[in-house]
Order: sequence, then C-alpha cells, then structure tokens
Amino acid sequence: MREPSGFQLETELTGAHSENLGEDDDDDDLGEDEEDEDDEGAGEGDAEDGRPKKRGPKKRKMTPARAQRSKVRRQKANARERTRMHDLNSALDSLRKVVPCYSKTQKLSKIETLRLAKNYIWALSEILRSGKRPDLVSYVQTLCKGLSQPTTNLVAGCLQLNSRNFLTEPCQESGRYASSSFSVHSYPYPCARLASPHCQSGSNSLPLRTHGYCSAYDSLYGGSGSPEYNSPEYEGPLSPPVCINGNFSLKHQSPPSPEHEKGYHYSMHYSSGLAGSRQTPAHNLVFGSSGMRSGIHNENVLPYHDVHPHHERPPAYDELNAFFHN
DNA sequence: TAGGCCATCTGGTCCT
DNA sequence: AGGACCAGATGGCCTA
Repeated sequence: MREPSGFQLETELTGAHSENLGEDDDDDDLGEDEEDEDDEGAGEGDAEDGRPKKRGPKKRKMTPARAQRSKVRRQKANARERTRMHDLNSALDSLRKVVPCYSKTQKLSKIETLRLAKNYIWALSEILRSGKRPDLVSYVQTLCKGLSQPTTNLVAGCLQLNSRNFLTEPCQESGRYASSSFSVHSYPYPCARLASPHCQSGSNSLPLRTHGYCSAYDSLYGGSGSPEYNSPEYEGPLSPPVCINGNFSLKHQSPPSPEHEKGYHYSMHYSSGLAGSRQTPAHNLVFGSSGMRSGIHNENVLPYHDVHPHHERPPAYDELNAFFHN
C-alpha cells in the first residue's frame, strides 16, 4: 500500500469527498482518466498479490483545472461559512439585548452571553415557580452563577447594587461572589432602557435612573432612584431590565393611554404573530406586596419585536399569563 | 508577553 | 451533489 503523503494526501482527502463525486463528468481535463488508470491500476488492483482490491472512488491527480474548481468550491464554502457565522453572531447579539446588562460598548462575550441567558431564564423560572419577589442577593447570585468576574461585576453594576449588601453575604460558587466581585463602581453600566422616553411617562412611573445607571431591581421592586429622566447619555439599543416585564414585554398594541398610565403595575404585552391566536391584552403584573409599590409602565420596555423580529412567544408565556391573572 | 476572544479557513460528516 | 453543521487550526487584536 502506498503511503499518501503531503499534498497528495490532502488532495486525496478532499478529492475522495467531492472531486470524484460531481465533477468527473467535466471532461475538460482530458487524458486524466487514463493517467489515473495507470496511476492506480498498478498499485491497488492486484488481486494476485492477495491484497483486496481497494474500494472507494479512484484517486485522481490534481490537474490545474481541477485545482481551480476545487478552489472555487472552497471559496464558496468559505463564504457560506462566513454567512453562517455572521447569522450566528447576529442571533447572539439579539440574545445580548434581551439578557440583563446590554451594553454596546462593553459587549458580553459569546460564552458569557449564553451563561447569563441561561441564568436569567433560570431566575425567571424561579420567580414564576415561587410566585414571590426574589431576594436581591440570591437573584443576583443566580444571574451571576458561573460568570467570569468582569461579567459578574458588569451585572452587579447594571443592577446598581449596593456593594455593602454583599459584604455580609456568604460567598457562593467557591468564593466567586465575594464582596470584591461587586465593585460596582468599576463597571458603571448605563441602562439603555433609561433613555427611553417611556421611562419618564406618567406620575406613576418608577424612577428608573440613578446616576445614569439602571437599577433594574429597583425598577422592578421599587427602590431609591432619583428621577432623572430622558437623559441622552445612552442611546443604544434597549436592554430589558433585569425583571420580568422587560423580558416579556412584546409589542405595543395601542398607544399609551391614560388607562395605561394608571396601570402602573408590571404590565405585560403579548402580541404574537403565531397564528394570530394570542393577541393578549396587557396584563398587570404584580409582584408581591412590595412589588405593588412600584412598577414600570409597560411602555418602558422595548417592543418585543424590536429584538424578536419573528415574534417568538416567550417560553413561559402560558405560565406567566396564568400567574399574572391570579 | 501571556491569555482571552474572535474571525476565518479548512476538512470531515451528515442530511436532503 | 451540494449545503449545513461542526470542530480544529491559525492568526489578529486587545488587555492585564
């Protein structure tokens, strides 16, 4: 048996896969077949020497024409692969926008985005399951589980956490959540949603801005933000607050109305394009007694289709719907 | 400079 | 047969 080597091995590998499959009928390389016959027939067709006849497509020499075709094919494959990866990155960007802590300037890495998304889903599921306002610390810890330190800091900064809260908290995940992890000041995070003019609507709107950053937890559960509205500091794409309504606010179904202004609870809009079956009116979303104290107007959040062009329904739609109707 | 992240190329495999 | 998907390799860029 001959040992394939170097260039020949490469051409055999690729050629075995594709060259011999579809392009042999191009007879622009005349004489090749005969060369191949000579080339391979002597080496592997010998039944006399006891060796089994080699199966599979014949190996063919790389002629200039074939090399050219191979090159073109490879270029096409590369272009497809690039497109595919770009699509994948676009999807990741969409995901970045719906997980807590979206920042144009400090993008989460791919892996961190996926981890944070997983944690976010988990945290929301826990809220649904328990039906109670989560503890801030455990909530953040859930969000930050498995995240790198910079990302943890970013999340903490996004939440505008009072780092003192964590000084007394036991560390989790082998010390990952030590107090030093929450050096909020070092990761100032401007909350995109705050730039939304909806943030300033209505007297019942929750003060969302604190020193230019978003305290999503505050916005969800009521906190101590000073109402500095409509700042142009950050005009990037909107990120949902780390709260239910941001993630599940889907689409404006009607322009803001006085009724909406009054309905200051955690409103949820669902507007699904799925079979047109779930044009659900806004549901007031109330989280426990403390949650009642404050809320975010439903227009505070990015229309769902802005980041979900296909109008996917949130996975927990039915559960949420049922829960918030109770 | 090492390490992390990323984009791209590439070959193999699977599916339609 | 061709495209999608995947994983490995490679090199560039950035940051601590």
